[in-house]
Amino acid sequence: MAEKEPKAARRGRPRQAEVARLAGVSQTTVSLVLGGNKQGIVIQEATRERVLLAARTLGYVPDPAARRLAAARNNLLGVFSFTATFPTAVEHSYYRFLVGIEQEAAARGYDLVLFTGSSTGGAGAGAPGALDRVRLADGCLLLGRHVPAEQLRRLVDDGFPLVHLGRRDEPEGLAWAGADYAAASAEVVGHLAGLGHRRIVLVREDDDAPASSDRQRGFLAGLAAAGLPGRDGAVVRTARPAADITAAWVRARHAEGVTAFVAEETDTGDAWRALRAAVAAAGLAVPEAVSLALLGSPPADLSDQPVPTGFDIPRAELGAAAVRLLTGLLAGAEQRSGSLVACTFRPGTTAAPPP
Amino acid sequence: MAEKEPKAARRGRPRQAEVARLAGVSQTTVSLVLGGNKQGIVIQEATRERVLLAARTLGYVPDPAARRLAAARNNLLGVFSFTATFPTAVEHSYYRFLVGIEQEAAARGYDLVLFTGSSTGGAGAGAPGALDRVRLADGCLLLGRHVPAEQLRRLVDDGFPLVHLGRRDEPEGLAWAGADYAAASAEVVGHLAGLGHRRIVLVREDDDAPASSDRQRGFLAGLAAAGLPGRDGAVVRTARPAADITAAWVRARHAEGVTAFVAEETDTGDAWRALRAAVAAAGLAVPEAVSLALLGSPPADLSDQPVPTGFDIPRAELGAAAVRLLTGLLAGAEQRSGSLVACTFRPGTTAAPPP
DNA sequence: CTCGCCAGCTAATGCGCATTAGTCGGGAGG
DNA sequence: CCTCCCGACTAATGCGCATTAGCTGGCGAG
Repeated sequence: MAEKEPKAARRGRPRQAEVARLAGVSQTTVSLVLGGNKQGIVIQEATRERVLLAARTLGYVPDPAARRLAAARNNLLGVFSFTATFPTAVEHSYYRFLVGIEQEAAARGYDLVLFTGSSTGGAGAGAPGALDRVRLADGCLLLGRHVPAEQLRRLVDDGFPLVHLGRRDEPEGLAWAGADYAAASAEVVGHLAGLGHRRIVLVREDDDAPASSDRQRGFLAGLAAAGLPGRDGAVVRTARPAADITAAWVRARHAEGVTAFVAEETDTGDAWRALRAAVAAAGLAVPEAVSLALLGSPPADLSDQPVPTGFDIPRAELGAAAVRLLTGLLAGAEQRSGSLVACTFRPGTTAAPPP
Repeated sequence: MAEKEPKAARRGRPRQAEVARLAGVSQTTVSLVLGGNKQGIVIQEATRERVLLAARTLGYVPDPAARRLAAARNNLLGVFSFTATFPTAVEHSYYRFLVGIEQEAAARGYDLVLFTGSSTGGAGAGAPGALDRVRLADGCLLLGRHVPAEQLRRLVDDGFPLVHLGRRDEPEGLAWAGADYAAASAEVVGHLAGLGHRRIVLVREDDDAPASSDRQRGFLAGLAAAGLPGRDGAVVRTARPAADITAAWVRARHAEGVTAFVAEETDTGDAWRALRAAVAAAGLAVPEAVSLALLGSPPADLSDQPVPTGFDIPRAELGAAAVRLLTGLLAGAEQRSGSLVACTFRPGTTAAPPP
């Protein structure tokens, strides 16, 4: 029955011209009826109905590429990640983001394009020009840290609507939606201070991402707000937590009067891991002898352990916020640099009044 | 309204025409040099160099939309699910499918469009015509059971490339990739028989999906292969497992000589849940007194329980297989009705020789 | 010295759609 | 009765690129 067409993708796909023929009108009219018709051209109701019916009959759907080329909208939001969007590890954080992204996008009538495929021929997301594919969508969400800066700047300069998940300063003018780590960190410190802790130490990894420095800033602000001095050694920075955060180190700090330790959350969770291990090795009971807190969520493999005092990043909400920001940009809103979402305090069981 | 700036996205982006002018050649030549030039047209090396230089100088980047328009394909695979693609429950089975789908799609140079049910203006995936939106992609993967049959048939009839995840007979000509439940179920029965069980009962829910009947078919085939009679009552079908599968029922079966119970896996996992509860309430030890097996994976909330004997569905592999099938169709391959992926036997700890 | 041929290009066309200039028939105004 | 305008469309154009027909100039064969 069906002849073999050369272009498989086009086989049964109706165009506006076919809808037009069926409705007995011109292609222009079809475009006017089905597209926005922002020109305010008047079309008779009966004609309108005929076109609508014909479109429905044929199952017409606009071609996103043609639409974009003609400088219109697609109702398509891109999601570009610099690693696999669906990693094998189920608990990977991207998933939670996507939950929020999808919900918010759906609510606003957008579909999602996952730019995961290497249209560049299997070279992956890192390939030069890989980022340019997103131009097919109306705008794009960016996930992950290791963004090809050059390509990104180019998109930003061209005015392509882009929103990064996570605070990001680097390409000037890039919008972002991030979690308010500073406020959340300060709150955790405030909680510890409220319990009676006077000397608190933050262990952070050797990472200069905004996420890390925001936590440190919040930590120090929290100390100040509680009237505690931000003395030397209040922040410990290490590139190799496992090696540097030892039982001996913990004992020494404890002897100095430190009664609470705080770790930052990172991709690996190494700071928290090392801190827990060291305190345990030092024979100090948690939370009786010392209190611990984690500025973020514990790694998945530690989920069966006692719940750490700290805060949770509302990933889904963050994804939704990013979508709102992006759709705002699409609607022509002013380019606000970023938007912060509050984290929620998690009481946990690793903090108690000092002995 | 006042005139709007000529689309911000286009502002400074050079086109092939500009590269051509700078290089002193025609746009065609630029396309030939920068594009694939699959026509084998010969271009002098010097000209080539000039074009390349000019392109680099201007920072030329091809417009994906134009490229796709001209090529009449979008390099886009749709994923349509009849429920939210990202349910809040992390352990939802779709996620695993997506892992495989994404990987395979990426490897083949396709991006993914998630038809999350928007497009129709928030009406959701159930809205009439919602399915039509997938025509935007080159082809589409279908997830979930409750497919609007009418719309589906139309797409199939139009020759739109579609692959359903899970065996599916209904619209003739619809391709699918499914797990081989029959073989896996037979293998589980064989395992039980091998342990010495002579009377085995299958508890299934009241569902006429192929997934259910395949399991039953495999179960019966397994019995036959082991030389066991498929007597009456070997298969119990219930719409309300919690109410029908009681301790009394289990005791009665046990008294009749039944030493092994098998449950099918469903969305809710109710059959398995009821079976476990009933056996426990009957005071029968597992696997000492009776053996249990599950034709599939346990629900996520039971993941800390003893591992059920049964089989695992290779979801990621299934997703990948579906993508392979779909890309095959796009490449013009013959429409094979379906492809089966083998499940892997899971020994578990709920089956042992009968007392 | 033609003719044919081929290497090396270019002009023209079309993809599917949005948009911008019309076109056309018929009342209102003069 | 003729003009003008207006409502309701349609023809034509272009987006940026790929592709397909040319076109041209030189050179070996006849």
